[in-house]
Amino acid sequence: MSEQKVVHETETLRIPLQTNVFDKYIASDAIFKSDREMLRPSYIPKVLPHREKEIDQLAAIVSTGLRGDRPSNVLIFGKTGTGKTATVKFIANEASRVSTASTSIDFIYVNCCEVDTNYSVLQHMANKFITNPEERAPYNGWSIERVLSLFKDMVDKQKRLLIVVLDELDRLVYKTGDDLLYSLSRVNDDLSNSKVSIVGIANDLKFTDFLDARVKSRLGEERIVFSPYDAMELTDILRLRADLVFVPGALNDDVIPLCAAIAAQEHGDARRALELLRVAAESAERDGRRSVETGDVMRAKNKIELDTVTETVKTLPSQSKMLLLSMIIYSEKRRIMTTGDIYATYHNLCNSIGAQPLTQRRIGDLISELDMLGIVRARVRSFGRGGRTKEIELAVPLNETRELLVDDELLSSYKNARARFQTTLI
DNA sequence: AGTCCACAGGAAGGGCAGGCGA
DNA sequence: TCGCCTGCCCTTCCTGTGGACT
Repeated sequence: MSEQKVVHETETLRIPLQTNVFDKYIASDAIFKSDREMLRPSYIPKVLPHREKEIDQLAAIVSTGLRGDRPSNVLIFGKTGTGKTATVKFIANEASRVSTASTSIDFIYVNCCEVDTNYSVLQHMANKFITNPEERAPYNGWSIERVLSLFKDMVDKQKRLLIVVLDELDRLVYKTGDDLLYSLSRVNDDLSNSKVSIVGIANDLKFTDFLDARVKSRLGEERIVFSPYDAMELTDILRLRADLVFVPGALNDDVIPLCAAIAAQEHGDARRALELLRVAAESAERDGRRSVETGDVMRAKNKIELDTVTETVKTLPSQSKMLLLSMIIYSEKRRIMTTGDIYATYHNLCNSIGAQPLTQRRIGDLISELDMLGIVRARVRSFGRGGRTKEIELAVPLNETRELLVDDELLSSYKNARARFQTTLI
């Protein structure tokens, strides 16, 4: 009987001719006509619209190097996605095009978000010139002076002009102080054959307040400020990029203005605008449609926001995850909480799952870190005799974040302890 | 004007990990 | 193996703070 049924089902199943699950995605070229990598921030276009003035300023400074002199050190300021890095990389490309054997400039690019200690920045820079693995500076174990000395030796051997680009420099200064900048600003004193200039890129204009006066004057010989793009400028940037990447007619007329408007509201971030456009187009492509609509942009906006939260929360250290879970638990009682409220809840949570709690001092720092990451909004407030504390509010979707945390291996025991814990909370 | 509260946040230092050279 | 290096996470101790209360 069962055998007959199997035969019957097999006969009624209409097996498609398609031979591979990827076929329909690979075959589809209704939207993208070329490499979608052109919509990523890492792509440096041949033209940078609305940055002509800044390009000209930087070119004038760098051109000194092409005449054999050391260019001035430069500090570049501007918010995320205002084209700072793209402009510097664009200038580096242009400089290499016009370089000759006698007048060439080497650029070393260091992202101080990825390479975020004084030691690792120097190690990264020194190793750029070393091909033999045995001669390279190790990831740690050497004194900073030794790595600096290796860097100077290697640079001097090159007998050329070097421009060190330190991207996200403000983060490095906030984290480790200005010792590295002090050393780098004096590096030319010890070089006889080569010259070094520094280009610092920062989001925060105020970071120079944290610099020693000598470092500040040496480093900030020239300053360039990148203002945020407005919606019209973002529209131009997107149109230019869209012409390269999309099939004509693949974008609804309102798509680019909408992406530009959303990004303009968020401090004129061109990266954000490009990401919105790319994610919206990929969403339409996955649905098998031939055009991108405004609905795709709104879906892309929500997806990017949720993805960002998910990625940030997933990569938090375990104690920060417990702290965040404590905030979520407490916020079921009250939306706005204080450091004291959260610490009491966190302490109970630790006890209920058998974890060792940190001190309140440390938790204060972790709350500040969550604030920096945009997971919570915190502000210091005084309640008079009620004391001075931080008022904290969650800035992430509650339910989604709770699910992420409870699914975490480290907090899985919370599921079992939850009932027990909630009675102690009351 | 002085007191009080509930922290904020700086400074110093301990402990540990990972790596190197002697 | 030992001493030294850096980086990281954390604690302890301390002073500072703003506004309500006395």
